[in-house]
Amino acid sequence: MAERPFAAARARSPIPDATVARLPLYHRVLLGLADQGMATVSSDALAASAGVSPAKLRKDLSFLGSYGTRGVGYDVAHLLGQIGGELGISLEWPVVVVGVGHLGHALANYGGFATRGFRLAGLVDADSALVGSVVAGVTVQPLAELADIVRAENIAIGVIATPADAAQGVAELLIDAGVQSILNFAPVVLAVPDDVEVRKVDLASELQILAFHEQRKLSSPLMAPAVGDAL
Amino acid sequence: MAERPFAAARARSPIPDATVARLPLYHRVLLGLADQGMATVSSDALAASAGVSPAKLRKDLSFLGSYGTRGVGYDVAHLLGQIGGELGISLEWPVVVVGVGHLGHALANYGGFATRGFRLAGLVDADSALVGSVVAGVTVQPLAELADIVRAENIAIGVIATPADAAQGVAELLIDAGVQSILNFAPVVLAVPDDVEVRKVDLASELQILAFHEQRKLSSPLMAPAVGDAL
DNA sequence: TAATGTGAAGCTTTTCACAGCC
DNA sequence: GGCTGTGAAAAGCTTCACATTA
Repeated sequence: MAERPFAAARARSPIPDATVARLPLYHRVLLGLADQGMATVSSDALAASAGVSPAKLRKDLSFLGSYGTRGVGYDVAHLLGQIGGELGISLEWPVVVVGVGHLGHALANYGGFATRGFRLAGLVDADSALVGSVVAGVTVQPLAELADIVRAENIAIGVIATPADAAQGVAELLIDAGVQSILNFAPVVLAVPDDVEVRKVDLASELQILAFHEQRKLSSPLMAPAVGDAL
Repeated sequence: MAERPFAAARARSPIPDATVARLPLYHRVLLGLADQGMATVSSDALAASAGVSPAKLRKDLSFLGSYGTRGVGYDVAHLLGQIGGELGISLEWPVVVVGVGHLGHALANYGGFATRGFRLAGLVDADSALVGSVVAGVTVQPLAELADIVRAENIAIGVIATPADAAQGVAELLIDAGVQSILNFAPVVLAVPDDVEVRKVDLASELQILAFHEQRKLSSPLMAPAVGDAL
């Protein structure tokens, strides 16, 4: 790897996944600094605001290019533009949310949607009692319409907020309609082709990871008594 | 590493973070297999269900102990018990959710709460119009009560589902009251002491990571034309 | 024979530390 | 003098491949 076959037109070297996962964070923090009127920022200051180490931040940014000025720091507006460009924020990505339960409602009403380059282009639910209602300014449509919506709106990203047992079927509908990126909130492992990217968010898993660490604290020899255990 | 200094009483060697993060997944998949009446399962089959490689699964489980039988596989019930034990599922962790907007509602009504070892022990909001209302069977209490609730219910895990600008203040209230584990849904970096564990879930970041990869596809030489770009 | 458990190899990510530039 | 950009070292994670055991 990293052999750079023939350096085709667009072949900037690939950005590591770990770095990509932090770009939205940097972008958000920079937005805040820009709001405060800060014109330049050092890697130390930016790293502190983002909660990462300065070395990690500099390494991450170095994969995008050399956008800093030695002895000075980074130009906030310019760096915002560069990271925004990588993230495709200049475009407006149409997104469809499938499942309009409590979570679907929350997602549809999520404020950061529009400001971060996304547009709620469709809202779909299998429950006919919900179909036709308007949520966050969008009319809920039946599941049967999903494929048409995806094609009509040129949707590239689908969000699954259904119960677990409906998620795989919805994923297949999305993929058949051409969606290649899925954000899955249902607690199931989706089976998808290799060219489809799935990211998952699982509340229960996050809580259980926290509980694991809490439990370690309880059973460690250094502390335990005071706590007294729930249940 | 793996040097085992003096093997003190409780000193099982530390489980890698990457492994811990997958234990909830394994636990959930095993629950499904147990439901189907499966008594034993091979690493290949379990790995396939969990969407990980068999080698990774075996390595992960080996950190917990040697719970498999060569030539046979793993006893589903026994393995469930072991992983559940690590995750503290036998206990019932009381959790407080701060912020009862759309997302807070969704979290409060989340079904997997009880079945995975958690109990919604408190619901708090700064908006006096919400205080007193009942959500998911729990009465919403004012922010001023937060510390008392944490202490009265012996809460170890706090969930922040407030707007971004309220999150840091809520985190400080939680920490002052003794909470050491926080799940943060607000799009801000929380500043917390070293002994407090924070996990964060950020919808916008997840979407932006997907958008990054979509954008790479668009600009790759192998494909681009057909799509035709939103906006 | 079948499938686990695990050293060792390979890869990715993070950290270090300093040369290079403003 | 100050701060970035980056090779190199260290740490962490995944995969390999096979000895081991039921």
